[in-house]
Amino acid sequence: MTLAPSPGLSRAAVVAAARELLEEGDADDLSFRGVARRLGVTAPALYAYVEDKQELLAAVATEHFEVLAARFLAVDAADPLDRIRLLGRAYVDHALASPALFRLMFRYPPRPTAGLDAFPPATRAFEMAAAATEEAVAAGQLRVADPFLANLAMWAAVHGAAEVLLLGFGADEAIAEVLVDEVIETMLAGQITGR
Amino acid sequence: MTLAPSPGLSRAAVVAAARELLEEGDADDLSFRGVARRLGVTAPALYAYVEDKQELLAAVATEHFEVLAARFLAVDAADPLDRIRLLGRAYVDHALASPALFRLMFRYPPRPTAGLDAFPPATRAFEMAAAATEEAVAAGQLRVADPFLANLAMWAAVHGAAEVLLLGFGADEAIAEVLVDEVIETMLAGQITGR
DNA sequence: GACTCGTGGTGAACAGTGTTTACCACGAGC
DNA sequence: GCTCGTGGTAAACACTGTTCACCACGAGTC
Repeated sequence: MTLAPSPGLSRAAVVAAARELLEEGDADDLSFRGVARRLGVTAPALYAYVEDKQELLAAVATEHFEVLAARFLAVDAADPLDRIRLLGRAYVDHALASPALFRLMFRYPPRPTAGLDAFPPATRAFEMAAAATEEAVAAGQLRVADPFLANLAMWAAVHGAAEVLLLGFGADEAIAEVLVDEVIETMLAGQITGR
Repeated sequence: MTLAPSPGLSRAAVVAAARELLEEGDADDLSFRGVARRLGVTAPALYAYVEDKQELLAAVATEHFEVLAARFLAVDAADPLDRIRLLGRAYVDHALASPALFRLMFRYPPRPTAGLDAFPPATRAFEMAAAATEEAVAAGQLRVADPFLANLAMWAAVHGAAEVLLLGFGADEAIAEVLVDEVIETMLAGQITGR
């Protein structure tokens, strides 16, 4: 075996390899051995850096939650309502950018056991959205009884739009553009009225 | 070629066995051989009734779409708006009743390739919701530009609520009751305004 | 330099998977 | 009594995730 400058194999490299494979293919086709092959190494070697396949996938999912948070950070709008709109579109863009990774986020969610606090990487993005909602409420732009619930509902609606697009309706490019806006604007309009 | 009801296997029995296994466990734990075992038969025997594992799961998914349609059929409300509310809750109930089957519906969706028309079992449920929306529009209860788009957005929002609850927030029973109503009422309020 | 030793990997093996192939028991039709 | 097709089985193939025994090799110490 030619001992070329060994890749040095780190946990980050393993997670990155898994992420790359998921970006190119389906989640069902991802194999632990395949990740090892991409790294030019045999499968048992990975167990030094990763507990097992599940934990590896969970790490990829967590990483992708932070990619979402980064996307959210790039959103910049003074008006809270506009920020909500942009955050929603960023969420859907994130989903459409790599469907396999997006689905993975929720197939191996980072410990969804004990409420929102046990959801740390997800919370970062969630709280950015919550902040926009609360700001809009404070500014009198939205009239909602429970800002937390309103934000959760907004997330659910946007998440649903992303899933629907991932289901194949996104093939029609026109719908992809229009559906997320329809969902967001309708939700905002419903909250502006205060019911 | 005749449908001789032999004491042995049938396609329906195979699909039913797979469904039962999915009702009790996770989708990742379902194995083709496991389905055969439950039927007291070896795995190759199933290939007489089912193309492969994917096609079997797709059949289970299709069947579960019809369960949803049946649930929708049971909804009876004179007021279109009330019908929309009940349909939404029925959808979420359907999801929470057996999460593995609900997720399967969209993991192996019945041919999501060519728009809605190629989605026959799904369309049945979808069209029942669309009918309610159109009725509400005709009655002047909702003011929407594009009823189809509005209904799609409504589905997306309710679907998202179901997914969010399945993600673990449903553990808090209170949220399960409240979130779906929040989403539906907000969407309705947004459509009532007509923006 | 020779000797130990832990680090970071290999190869083989185990149990299980989806799927294909070859085979066979058995009941119906002539 | 003979075919013959139907409906199943057993064995095998190529995978999978995971564990175990082993070993090459660089560093540390005498």
